[in-house]
Parts: sequence; C-alpha cells; structure tokens
Amino acid sequence: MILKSQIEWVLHCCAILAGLPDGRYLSTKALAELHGLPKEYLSKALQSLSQAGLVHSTLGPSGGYRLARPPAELTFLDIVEAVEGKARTFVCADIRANNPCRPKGYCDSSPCAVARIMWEADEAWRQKLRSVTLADLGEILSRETPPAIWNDTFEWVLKRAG
Amino acid sequence: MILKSQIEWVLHCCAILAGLPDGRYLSTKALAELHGLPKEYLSKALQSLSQAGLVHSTLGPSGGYRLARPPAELTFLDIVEAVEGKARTFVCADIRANNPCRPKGYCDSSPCAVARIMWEADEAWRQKLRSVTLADLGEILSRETPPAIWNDTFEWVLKRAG
DNA sequence: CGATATAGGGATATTTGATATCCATAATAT
DNA sequence: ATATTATGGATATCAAATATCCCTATATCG
Repeated sequence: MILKSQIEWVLHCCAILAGLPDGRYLSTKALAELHGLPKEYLSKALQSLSQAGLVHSTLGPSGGYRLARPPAELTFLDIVEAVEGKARTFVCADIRANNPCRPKGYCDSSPCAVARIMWEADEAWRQKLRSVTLADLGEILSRETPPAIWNDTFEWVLKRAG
Repeated sequence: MILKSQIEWVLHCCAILAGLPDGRYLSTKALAELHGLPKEYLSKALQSLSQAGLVHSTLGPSGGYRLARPPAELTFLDIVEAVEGKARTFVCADIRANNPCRPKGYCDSSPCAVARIMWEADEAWRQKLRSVTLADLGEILSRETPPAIWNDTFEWVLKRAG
C-alpha cells in the first residue's frame, strides 16, 4: 500500500503556491520545470486540487494556479484527500458473513470489529495529516532551506508567475 | 491507496487461531471454508504470516497453523506488516533536488520536511495498530457475537482442527 | 509400507490501478 | 489575431493485486 507519487508532487507545488504574493498565478509548466516532473501528468494532479476547491485557476497566458485559501487553512489532509480520494484505506468485504455456522439470512447489527479497529488506525493517520497546515510547512521549509536557494527559488518563481 | 484484501482475511484467520486450544492446528482448507475464501490464494497470505514468524505450521493430515505467540503478544501491526510489508506508505522521490536554482552537486543534510510529516502520519497509523492485540480482538468478538454463532463456530472449528 | 492430506514454493494468467502521453476545446492576455 | 493556458477525454504502458495450477517434501493413519 503506497501513496501515489502525485501526493509528493502536489504537496511541493502547494508549498510554492503558498509563497506566492496575493493575486499572482503560477502555471503547470513552471511547477513542472521547478520540480522536474512530467507536465501533462502533473496537470492531472493539479486538476484534482482544483476540483476539490483547494486552488483557484485562471486561463490564458499568465494563467495558472493560486491557493484558494490562506496557507493556514489548508491542511495536508485536504491535499492528500484531493488526490488520493476520501475512501478509507481498509475496505471491509464482510467475510464474517460467509461463516457457514450463521443462521440463514442473519444480519449483523454493527460493523465488524476488525473493520472498526482498522478504521480507527486510518482515522489516526488522517488526524495527523489534518493537524499540519501549509503555513506550518512553509515555516519549516523557510527555516531549513539555505537562504540562497530559498531566495533564488522565489526569484525564479516570480519571474514566471502571472 | 487501499490495503490488500488479504489483510482482512488474515486478521479473521488469526482471530480464529487465537481461540484454538493449545497444541491444535487448523488447516488452510478449514480457514478458507469458514470465511468463504479462495484456498490457494489464502494459502499465500498464511505463508506470509509463517515467514514472519507469527504462526507455526505443521505438515501432513491434521496439519495446519497455530499462533506462534499468545494472542496478547500479537498486534494488528504484526499481522498487517507481515502481509503488507514494513515499507512506509509515503515514498519520497526527493523531487526538491530537481530545483534548477540549486547549486550543482548540492546535497541536503536532512530528509525533506514533506516526507517527515507524511512519515509521522504513517507512524501514527502504525502506533494505533500496534496498540491492539489479538487478545483485544478476541475479547470484543466474544462480547459482540451472538453466543449461538460463537459456539457453533468453535464447534465447527474444533471438528476440523488437527 | 502405502495412501492421503498438508504446507511451501514456483510458474503463470487475469484484472485493476498507477503512470503517463496526446489531442481537442474554451478562455484569456497581449 | 496570436499565443498561452486550464480542462477533459481518449489511449497507451507498466506494475501490483488477485488469483490458479502444479510439484515437492513431510507428516499422519491404516
């Protein structure tokens, strides 16, 4: 069970968008170049963000994406779920129902204990992702990235932002 | 990102094995029939448990599997990792290294912040799975399953256990 | 000893999802 | 008008999940 590589892509893209001045947009092309990613496929991932309402897009030259909300109001979970879907990682096929010792037509009153426990673990994962925002990420990155690279990067980005 | 269906299979199989009297073994055939599963494929999953040292197996007629440790010492995480592997669910391809603004040959001193956060969420998931044992599951199931079904099931099982 | 039932492992097939690429369309800036 | 962009649909490729089959060694039972 491994997350799509697109998850890494969009998280880094959102980190860049979070540093964009108000009203500016950054294109798929620029984001793909900056991260060394296939432009067409990255585009699909960004479209997922757009459909989830996490980013706002605009067309034409100087078009692209910007965050739809302040970085402090966008969580890792928002982004992960936009790309990966909201479905739980454990799917219960209710195999207990196949037990030949069950009375015919018997129906369980509550979900299987196995599923409930697996879903609790899933929820613990989501809770952790929900607790980290793009603002948190930006704070960490600006602290850890060497200032020269950090500044060059945003200069590079602003030169291409519409 | 969805867990293998085998995860549900082996968790239910282990719940049954946890209720087996000391020294008795239950075969793949019986476990497959009890849960309505393809015997050959379930066998692969049980082999994973065996290779991970979670169950002990024996050959021949009356052969099969039993738990290798007391139910209180077998966690959900043990079982999930035996089948799903121990690899983290988020794989960092280090795409930040593709940033054209980086000095040539520059090497990061620590893992990317994005990866660290994703790994923390992964660890929260594992921690939850680590906190639940087969003994816990058995306690819940014995409390929630109607006694008639519960007793019939173990009668059914013991009739087939070697 | 011989027949039978079992785990284990290897080879292979099928289906599904991830990873892409390409193209047509509509919108927008210059 | 022209160029550039997001969007959505169609299609191709590759890896993983989901099986199935067969062979071998081993253990039990008569």
